Amino acid sequence: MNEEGKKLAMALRSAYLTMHRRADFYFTQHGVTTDQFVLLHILAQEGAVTQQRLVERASSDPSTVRVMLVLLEGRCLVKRERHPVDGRARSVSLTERGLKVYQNLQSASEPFLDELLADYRSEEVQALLELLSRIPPAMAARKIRRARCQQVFVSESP
Amino acid sequence: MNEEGKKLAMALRSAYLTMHRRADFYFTQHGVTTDQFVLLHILAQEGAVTQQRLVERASSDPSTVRVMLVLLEGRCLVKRERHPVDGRARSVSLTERGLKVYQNLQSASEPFLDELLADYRSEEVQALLELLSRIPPAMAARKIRRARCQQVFVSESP
DNA sequence: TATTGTTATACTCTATAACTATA
DNA sequence: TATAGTTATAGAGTATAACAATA
Repeated sequence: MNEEGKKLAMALRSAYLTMHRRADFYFTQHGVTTDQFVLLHILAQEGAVTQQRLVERASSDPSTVRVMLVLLEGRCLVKRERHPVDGRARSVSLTERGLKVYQNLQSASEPFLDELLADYRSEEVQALLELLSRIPPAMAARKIRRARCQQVFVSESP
Repeated sequence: MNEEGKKLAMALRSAYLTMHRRADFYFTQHGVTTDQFVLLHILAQEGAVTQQRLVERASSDPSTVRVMLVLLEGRCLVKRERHPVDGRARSVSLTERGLKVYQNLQSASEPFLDELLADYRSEEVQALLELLSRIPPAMAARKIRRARCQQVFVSESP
């Protein structure tokens, strides 16, 4: 039942994981993981942002982002300062060196991006972007449901 | 440069990670992770398969699949026997209990699949499936390249 | 020689919950 | 009270490389 949904989920899984592996193949040769590159990319695009903003943009979660930022900070690619107006928040941005590293990584990402787009015409990319964009809103966590859910584990004792 | 490719990569990332989190939200309430459910699903579809086949179908890699299977075997959901004709291979299949658990998980997956499909018409799902299906072949690892690649790390000492 | 899977090991991402501090 | 981030901790998936057994 609901074969269409399963097919879509599996196709999305296959596309993403294959892409992610391929990206890692390129990026790890240059000393960063794909996920680290994503953070650098967002910071290069947006300048100084809060960690919360990074969580949203990277589709990640707070503790993952924190761990990754601490790691990148240790390599002096990123700095985390107190936010000028909201004392609770951090203002995260690229260091000078972080920017330089990011720019050097552009050339590493090109063969990857070329492969990714190789089999699409421009209109098809647009169509794919539009279709993909509907998933995050549809799946946005509405944890309220949890209250109504029972822990219906299937018994594991025979 | 190559903004289109980056947008596509980020959109695919966002769609997949959001979906995966949402799926975990449902499945972990029932005692399995999404990735474990994927293996159970493939085994339910295909019957007895080699681990290599599971690697392909799950878009994973051999050691990941092995770890996951050992875990599932420990819970008696899966059995791994010697392959009848190829002595190197394992023949992996669901146990009776594994099948029962899988069937019970169907009802757990339904609200998730409904959410996933909610914003698509049927033709749109077909179009999305077709577009997504082009990525794995385009990204299939051609490790041959590695021989020609240099480790051009960006210097990290100032 | 090539292939299937194992093993050891390490890394990364993910997630939860209790916590601090600021708003 | 609510929010931003921290911390400790745990679990899960990913990846590599050296290895054994079999083809």
